[in-house]
Amino acid sequence: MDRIDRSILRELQEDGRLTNLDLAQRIGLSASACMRRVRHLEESGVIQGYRAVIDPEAVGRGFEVLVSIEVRRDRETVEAFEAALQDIPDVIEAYRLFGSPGCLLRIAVADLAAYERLWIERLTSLTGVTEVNSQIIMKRVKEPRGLPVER
Amino acid sequence: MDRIDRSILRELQEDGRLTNLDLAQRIGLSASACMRRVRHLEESGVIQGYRAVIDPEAVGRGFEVLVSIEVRRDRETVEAFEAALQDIPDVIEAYRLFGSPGCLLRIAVADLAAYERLWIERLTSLTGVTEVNSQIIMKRVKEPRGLPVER
DNA sequence: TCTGAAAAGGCACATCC
DNA sequence: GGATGTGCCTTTTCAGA
Repeated sequence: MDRIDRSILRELQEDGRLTNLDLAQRIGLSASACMRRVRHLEESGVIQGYRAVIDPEAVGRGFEVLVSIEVRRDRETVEAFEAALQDIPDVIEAYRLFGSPGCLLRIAVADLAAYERLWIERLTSLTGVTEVNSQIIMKRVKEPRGLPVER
Repeated sequence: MDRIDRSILRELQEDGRLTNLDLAQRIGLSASACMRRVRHLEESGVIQGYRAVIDPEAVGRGFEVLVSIEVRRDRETVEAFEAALQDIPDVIEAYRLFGSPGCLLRIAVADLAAYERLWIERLTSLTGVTEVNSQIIMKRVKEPRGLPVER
């Protein structure tokens, strides 16, 4: 993991479909050397995959909500709760936190009505949940552009 | 935007480097028809780009913090504050919310020491900020796998 | 205007140095 | 780390539904 590897990561975060040839050119390496490095980064798990980034509005997911959830803090409850989250596709991200709230979700749905349905049907009925606090997102201030990679 | 387009989006979210041929095969379309659709999705902005997903640990960003920030709520302060966020690379995501807190950040740094430095040097000194509340992430419960796309 | 088929150039990948 | 060659893929153009 040297400066060149980090350049590769920076470029592929910007454009995951760069051809190996273009990539090699940008970082000043021969195509074969470049490909060897990329392959190694992929196989070692540093590059976990490639994804298309799609417009939430276009697929009916333009309404986002942050949900703070308090769960009873014993191992079984927490594990069951976190497993249940995996089965709710509208939950885009989920974090377990120190302190309070114990958990934060980012949810993406079509509109307020869809969120109301989700809230009443699936969120409040999760076992062990003692508190649910929903905050509607007014604006995404900073788009996820991947992680900054030092030079 | 029909069922086939949504299939394309689903596949490209899973694997953004799928070759056009593979993609066409998976969704049951000829290569040229498939490519035309992909191109159209790209040009219309439905597909905003492609990114490599990289392991935060591997680039020294394994320590994540959620930061609730309260800012004075007048237009100038909010705009200056949000502009300032763009210049802090450690801020990975930022949302402006209804209610309280007015803003939530997700921050990725190397470790607690790095976060302390960021907190004292850059966060608390932002103009208009009246409250900063940091919550360390214990665990990422649900990995961002992109948006769910209906069939 | 949608799709499918064929041709040409470019690229990935493996194997060499 | 760099160079070369083969085979496959992307991409364009053209014909049909």
